[in-house]
Amino acid sequence: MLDIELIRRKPDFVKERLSTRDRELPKLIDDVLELDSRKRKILTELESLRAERNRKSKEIGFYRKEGRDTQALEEEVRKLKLKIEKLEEEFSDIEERLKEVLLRIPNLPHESVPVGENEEDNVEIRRWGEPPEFMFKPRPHWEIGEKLGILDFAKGAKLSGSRFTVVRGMGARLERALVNFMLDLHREKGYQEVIPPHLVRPEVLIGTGQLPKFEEDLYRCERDNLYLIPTAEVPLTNLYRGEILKEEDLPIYLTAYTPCYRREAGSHGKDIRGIIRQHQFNKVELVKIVHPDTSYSELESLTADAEEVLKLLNLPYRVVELCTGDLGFSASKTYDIEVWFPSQNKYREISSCSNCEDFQARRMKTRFKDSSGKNRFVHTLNGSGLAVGRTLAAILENYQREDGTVEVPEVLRDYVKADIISPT
RNA sequence: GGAGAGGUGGCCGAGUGGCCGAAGGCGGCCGCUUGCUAAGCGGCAGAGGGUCAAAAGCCCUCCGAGGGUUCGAAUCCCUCCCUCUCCGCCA
Repeated sequence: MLDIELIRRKPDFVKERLSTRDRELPKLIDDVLELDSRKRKILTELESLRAERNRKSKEIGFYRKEGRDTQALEEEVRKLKLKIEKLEEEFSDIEERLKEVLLRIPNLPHESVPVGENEEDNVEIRRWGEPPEFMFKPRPHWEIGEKLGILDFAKGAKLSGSRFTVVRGMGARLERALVNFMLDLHREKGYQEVIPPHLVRPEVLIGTGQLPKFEEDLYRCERDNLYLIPTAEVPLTNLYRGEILKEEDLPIYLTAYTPCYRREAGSHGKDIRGIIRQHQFNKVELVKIVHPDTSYSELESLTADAEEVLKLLNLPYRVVELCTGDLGFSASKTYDIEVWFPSQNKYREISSCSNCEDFQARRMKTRFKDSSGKNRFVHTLNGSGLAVGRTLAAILENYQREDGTVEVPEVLRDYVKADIISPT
């Protein structure tokens, strides 16, 4: 959520920033300004009426003790009460509408973010590793996986429909090995390992920004009014919702492995084959809750921590800075890490590392008491470290051999207890 | 699922209709004192918001959430949520 104070003080600045995301957004700021000024006008009136009521009610108490008659006063207060109730209704109506608009406005892009409309305007920051040269035509991961008997698309569809896959045998072991490898690595870097709930309340999703705007993308258990998490970012970031932390508690580094559940509404036809885009996929997530002064350097180190996974796996990648038009709802600044896919001859997203500044903190009411005793919102960051299914796919493609077998990356061999994946 | 207990400030905890936004304790901060990190004494401090150029001040809201009763609710009533204990079920 944006700071209403900022919107009031610098509406043009806010509009300018938002317009770099989407030209339609500044209109919403006008709505906010409108509703906010009406809200405050009513509030002022409401408060003076309430003050009057409180004062007179107290007087009644005193007079009664002295045995005086208070009927006339009581009647006055009764009348006041009616007025107050009417105004209160008006007030909460406007407040509700204001909140509704505010919750649907995305975060302001940081000034350093390149302005652009979509993916094409993203800026490559750096590359690491060399795409492997093959003496044969590299196969896509779904072919490799099916041939090896480790990716079973037919069974996935039978059980659950499209975008569900059964991973078997060495594939399952490799995936589990990846999870352990990633968690171990991050734990060594100072992240606390967490196992969060996979089902969360709506407020929690409002906190990180998935609701109210992206309801369509979520799986919901209606009976219990709980949602399946689309990413561990949601429960991890919300761990401190509503709390006032001590300054010395910061920074907090968290990591978790969870499945992620996404309806993928509106992505029909994209990445139909393979395991790049699934309704359920595993991910190791990194979350940081930090002091506002440090959030941008923390973003760099968080991105580096995610990159480290690819370096150790020896998978070629590049880091891309998202332009304003491609930025996610809650993010001020985002680096995407894209891994090389030989069969597609291009880099594909495998991690997204964002600084949300105080956008989520304001929604969650997560604050800390600073050295001067003032309560301030924390900054929150998140990034994949990494998407496990996509990492598996990248390994299959980059480590494939002409005979259809796949070499196991060096660092995983102790985990999987095998050097080569061959058909079972 | 059944029965019971309970949800108050960073934490513990008192408070059953009106100077209660809340005693007391712990913890915190600031002084002072004592030749040491200890102890003692005094003081300060809940959160959010409105008004104001700003500060002060004044005012409003908040005692799990939402309704209700009342001139007046942390206190009474209703609904919901959550936590705990016992029983049942269960990996």
